[in-house]
Amino acid sequence: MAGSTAPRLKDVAQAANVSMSAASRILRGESDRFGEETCQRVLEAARQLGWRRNLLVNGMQTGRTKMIGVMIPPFDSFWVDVLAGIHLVLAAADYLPITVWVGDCQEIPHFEKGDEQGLEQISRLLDRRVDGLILWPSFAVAYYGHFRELIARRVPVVVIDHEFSEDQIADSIETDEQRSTRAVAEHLTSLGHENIACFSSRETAWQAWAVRRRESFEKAIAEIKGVEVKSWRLNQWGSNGLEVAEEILGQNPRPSAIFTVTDHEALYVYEAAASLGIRIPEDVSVVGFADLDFAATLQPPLTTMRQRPKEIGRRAAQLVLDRLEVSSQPLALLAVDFFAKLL
Amino acid sequence: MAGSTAPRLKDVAQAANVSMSAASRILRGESDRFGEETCQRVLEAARQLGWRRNLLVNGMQTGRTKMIGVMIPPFDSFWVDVLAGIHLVLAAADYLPITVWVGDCQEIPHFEKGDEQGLEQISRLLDRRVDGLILWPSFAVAYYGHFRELIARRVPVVVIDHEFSEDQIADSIETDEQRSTRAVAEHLTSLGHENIACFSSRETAWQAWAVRRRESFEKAIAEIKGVEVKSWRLNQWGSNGLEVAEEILGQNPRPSAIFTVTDHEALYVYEAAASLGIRIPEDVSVVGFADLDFAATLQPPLTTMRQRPKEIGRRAAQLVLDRLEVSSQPLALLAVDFFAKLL
DNA sequence: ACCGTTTTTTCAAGTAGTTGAGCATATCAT
DNA sequence: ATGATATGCTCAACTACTTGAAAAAACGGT
Repeated sequence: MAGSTAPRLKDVAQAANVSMSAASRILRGESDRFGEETCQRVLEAARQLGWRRNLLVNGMQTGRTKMIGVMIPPFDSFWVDVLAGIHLVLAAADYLPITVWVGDCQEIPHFEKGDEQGLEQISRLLDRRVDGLILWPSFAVAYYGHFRELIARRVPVVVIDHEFSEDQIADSIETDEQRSTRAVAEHLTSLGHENIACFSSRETAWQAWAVRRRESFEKAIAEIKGVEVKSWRLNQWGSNGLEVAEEILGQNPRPSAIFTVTDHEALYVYEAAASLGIRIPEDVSVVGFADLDFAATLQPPLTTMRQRPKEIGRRAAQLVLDRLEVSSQPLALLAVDFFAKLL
Repeated sequence: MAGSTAPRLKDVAQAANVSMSAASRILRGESDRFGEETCQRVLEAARQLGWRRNLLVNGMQTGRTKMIGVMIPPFDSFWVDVLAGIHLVLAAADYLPITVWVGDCQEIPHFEKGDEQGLEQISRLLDRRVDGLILWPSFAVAYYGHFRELIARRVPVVVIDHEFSEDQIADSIETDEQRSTRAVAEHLTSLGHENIACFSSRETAWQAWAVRRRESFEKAIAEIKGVEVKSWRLNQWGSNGLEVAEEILGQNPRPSAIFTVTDHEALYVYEAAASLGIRIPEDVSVVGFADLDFAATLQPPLTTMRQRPKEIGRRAAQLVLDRLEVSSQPLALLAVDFFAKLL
């Protein structure tokens, strides 16, 4: 029926026999300035032709595209949930998130080489003139330069789980490591554990949270029990998980409890324990962190720190939107605490 | 340093002391038509000002936004993988997927009420003039009307896992149910099973695949062994999984093998079996379908039909891009077979 | 019939670029 | 010196729409 292009406002105006300006105004809701009958004619014509607003043009004119860029690592269920929260809030405000993945989509727990690839991705977002950006700390660190550009243009940037205080450049949403690791520490010590190990992730520059989480945990245990936690970590490529787990379990005396900074490391412990014939939780307690969806399907179910990722996403999105509304003023650092709850 | 808006081409042209047309041409790579020195001047000015292309304008002018809409149900790891494939291919072509979620993001296995909400979402995509659409069958059925609009505009639409043959309206990527369920059937019969149950999903209009999968499986078993498969299914809300599983396991005689049309249903069987003291796989074999990531963490690991979701995503993306290139011609139905492989 | 309002509608100048056609200037053959 | 080409660059129209300002039409009062 129709030709090959989308109907334009011009077509609608022609069909209704009014000027484009009239059509534009009526379709945007300024109908009170026009005659009843004219309005009907325009509305009807638009309906008939199947006209719809063109946000590209709107974006060009107002500088607002109603799109928010989101940069996250290849998904695990934590990020899926964060994303769900973001989608929910943005959709309600007629915004749309555009998500780019940085890192190796091939193998999930592996996103090293993102540096220039990430630059490309961030460019794709900026080329489309997103109104704001939500991102994950590693990118915040890696693409700091790009941030300056954004700040200059007053594009709000919200960083999840990272502190950027030195420079007041981005808003920040973060997990309260102190509070939540303390909760884990209290949980474990209240069960009587004294020989406790900590299994950290890779501790690269952009995984500062891992360091913070491990250190907070060590500190909490020291404060409560006065004992020292022995800590391990993954190597730079995250490839030695199983070996580390075996080493921890092979200690003499064997730790009676292990805290892993994410659920990913807990998996290694489970696997190593199974192959060594060590029972969980009878022989050793394992507490993870993050509440990934596989936590519940493990045998026995993994005790894990819930991070409420959807709530994090929601807040991040709300924060960008707020910033957009006041679209102005120096962006102050605003760290939101997340109350983490032990399962 | 900079003002509050992004640098415009006009600024670059002014700084380099050439016309906008010259600047535009040079920055788009037509530098051979200009003097060496002029090119340098323009390039340098652009770099200094931090100018970047504006795809909004490009989109307006060419009708191509380099964005592809993606409508999928709230994620489980199957869809995450599909999405990974889509991202990979699109990014390589300098395209960006814009993903909208339809359905209830609150509770994962629950996406009933999407009907008008989905309409809103699809509108958000069309308002932004996406160049193409990749979507999941339920939407294809629910928003059929919108499709006509897209087809009239020659916007390519690729439907994943759904046949749309009556109307040659969309391309289609699908799992080859016949081949894959036959593989499952052969696997089970070769193990000697004769009393086989099938546990289907909800079989609503937009879950036609569930029906196809169940029926293909029943047919395959009938053809190979000449025995009838007894089938169950979830109720309309998907809320009675555990009860169904218990009912299946409570049959007398108890089936020696259960095929579940997705891994989700398999979970219920695992849970029910655990509570009834029935061992897997000693007492009953369970075969799932989809290769969700929790399949491997179950005890014992779930035997499942691998659907290679990333490959599906890749192909879907490639298909849209191909269609865009020839941007023309009646969109023929192109069903891609996926070879499913038994783990 | 004419003036002052009010209502309804249009003009024209933006938004940020792209692009076919054309105009100078320089180079070369005659 | 003249005409033909080639080189280097610019004009102006176009994309689809928005919006402040102004014009046209309608209406009321005298």
